[in-house]
Amino acid sequence: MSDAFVRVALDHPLPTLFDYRCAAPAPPPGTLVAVPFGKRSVVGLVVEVSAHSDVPAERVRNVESVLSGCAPLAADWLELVSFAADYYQRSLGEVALPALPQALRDPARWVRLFAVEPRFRLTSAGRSALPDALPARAAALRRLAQALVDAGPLDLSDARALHAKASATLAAWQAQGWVDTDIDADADAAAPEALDNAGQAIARPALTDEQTQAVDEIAASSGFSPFLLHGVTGSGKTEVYLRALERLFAGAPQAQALVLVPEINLTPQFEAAFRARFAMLTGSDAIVTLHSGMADGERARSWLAAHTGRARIVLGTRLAVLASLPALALIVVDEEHEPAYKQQEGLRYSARDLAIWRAKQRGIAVVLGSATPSLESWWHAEQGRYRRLSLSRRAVADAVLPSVRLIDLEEERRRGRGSVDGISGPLVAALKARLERGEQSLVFLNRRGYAPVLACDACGWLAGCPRCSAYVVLHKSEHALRCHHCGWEARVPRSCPDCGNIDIAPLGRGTQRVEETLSALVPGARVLRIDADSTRRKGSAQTLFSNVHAGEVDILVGTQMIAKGHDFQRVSLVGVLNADTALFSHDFRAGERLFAQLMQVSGRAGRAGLPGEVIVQTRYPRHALYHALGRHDYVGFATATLAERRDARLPPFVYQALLRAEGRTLEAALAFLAQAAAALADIPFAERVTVYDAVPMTIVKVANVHRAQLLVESASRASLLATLRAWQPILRSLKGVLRWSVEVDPLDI
DNA sequence: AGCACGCCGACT
DNA sequence: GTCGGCGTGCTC
Repeated sequence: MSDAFVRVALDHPLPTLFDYRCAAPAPPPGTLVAVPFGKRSVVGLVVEVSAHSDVPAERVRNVESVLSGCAPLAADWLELVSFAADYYQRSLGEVALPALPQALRDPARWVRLFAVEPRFRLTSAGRSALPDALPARAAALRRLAQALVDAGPLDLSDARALHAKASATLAAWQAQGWVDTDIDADADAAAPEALDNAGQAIARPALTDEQTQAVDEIAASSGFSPFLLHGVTGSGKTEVYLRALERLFAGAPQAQALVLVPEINLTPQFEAAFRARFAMLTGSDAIVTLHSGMADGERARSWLAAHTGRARIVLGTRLAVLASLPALALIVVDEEHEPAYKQQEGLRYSARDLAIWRAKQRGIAVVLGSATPSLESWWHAEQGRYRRLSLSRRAVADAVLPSVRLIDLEEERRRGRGSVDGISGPLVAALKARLERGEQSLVFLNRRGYAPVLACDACGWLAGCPRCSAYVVLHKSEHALRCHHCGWEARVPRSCPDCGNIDIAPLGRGTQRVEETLSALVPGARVLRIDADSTRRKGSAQTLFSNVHAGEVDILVGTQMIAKGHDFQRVSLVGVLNADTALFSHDFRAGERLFAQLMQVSGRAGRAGLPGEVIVQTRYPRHALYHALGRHDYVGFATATLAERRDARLPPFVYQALLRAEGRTLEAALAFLAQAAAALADIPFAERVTVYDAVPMTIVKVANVHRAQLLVESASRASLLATLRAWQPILRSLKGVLRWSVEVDPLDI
């Protein structure tokens, strides 16, 4: 038996593969192996196999074990992670290994993951033919598997032997008709029908002409076909996804579909809708979900179902875009404009962009759905690179778009009708009218806590975080000041720590304060608050939302969390407080985000035949953004905003990347970035790249670390990428900061 | 990223 | 005189 070598990717920042020795024949590329690395043992991914190694023989160590319980990851998956690694400037292993469920990265769990769990039922023939000892034999097999796991260190040849023995035994029994192993199908037949938010069974609705056309076009497409499904809230985008999948499965019985949703909260209702519609898909793993809230074992099960092809529909959040899907034939990205598709730590990938890349790689259709598409996607559609499908009408009969009313806060003040705690008279009157009619209202405010800061009237002291350059938010009910950046907490002081004045007061408003104010201003109303604080406990969000659906709430106060996905049947009024801050933000995308949020929150009003009204409180009632909102005019907003972006040379007309540095001092971070910028002069591709000055980040200090960033951009994506590739080794050679990172296509600048 | 080695301040 | 701070370097 001769030796062979495998070149292995490890979850490690060095952009190199590591050579290990193994017995020939070597496990093929795509296989997971456990290898020694320094003092530890880690799981890596075989990328290449070779008969020799350039590493000195004495330094090459041996592969410890090989995962043989499932097929190796396919070549197209390796190509996907290689692309992502190159594009987002990370090592292959840093992309590939975190993309796997944690259970697969722990060799101690391999045996259990793939151990035979005999799932069978004794037939009546079996009951008479087999001796009573039979159940004991099944139990003995399980005990054997368990003993193997507990015994450690693992001997995988034994696990395979166990697997083979159990499979053979079961097959023999099945051949005799003694056992029935096909028990998954029965489980499916008993799948409960899907219920909507109000607990009513979901019917298969008739399609509008526009929906029919959209489904037909998607079904008729061949090869790489990106679609932008532009549909107002309530226009039935989900029904288009469902029908597109139906048509796919009708023509390709083994095909897999990937459906991405922006948030974990939205997976249960999508899952219910897909399970109801696709009850005919057999096997308990035919429809699986993948998101970060799942337990390790559950996620591994879903992942493996996708990897083996048993899962026909994979429904998940952004991480699902990196799932192994050997028969992938259609991708849906719902609410494609959502910032949640962008991972904001570690590998900062855009799941939407990777979804499009995967569709192109496999030559399949990808449907991007949104009422307010990202300007990037809209621009692609304008250029004819994406096929646009429009749903301009609400699918529910007699549901019309709500009217939008702007309350001019300046004028309210001039007329002496000052608002109470930021809530204007007209809004209060509208809330009272809804209460009298037994209808529900929704009040939207993008700031949680009681008040954004605590202030001293006498000396001007403002409560700040000792570890961050930010104010701490007052959480009144917990008697706490909390930093929303680092989590620091303190009890509310009785007096000003600077001057001793006891007259310290909250400044500004958060959801808690609005909840309190509304309870006072609208007597008799049952007010409920839903935000990250009130839903911290697992499952509490579902409970609170069900209270709203059950009609136990008159006024719902919340952050954007209340704007997504929920069809509130009795809501006829949406109030928006304090949206103006985004209008003059330094972030050029703030307006786009605000518009999308307001359109989305507006869509909550009047969904079931009730005339809906949206009231926006603003000091700038003549701002173009609000006018476009009033006309429900996404196209006008997008056209105008794209023209501004073009003039200002901003995305999507340029491509950007950020170099971020974190140092013990701001000076250290800035000095690092200055050196990095200077090094660009020696990179030939950098001629077509613009480098901006290094600047401190808006919140300079977070948890005692000082942060600064450097923006680089280019009209040529290829030049930018080539520059980043050449920059990487130079950056690694620079010293003086705690951490640095490159982000490609940043959303927040 | 971990986890070592290695060289300077506040404690027994 | 040590324990421990984080600067630097290595991992097939």
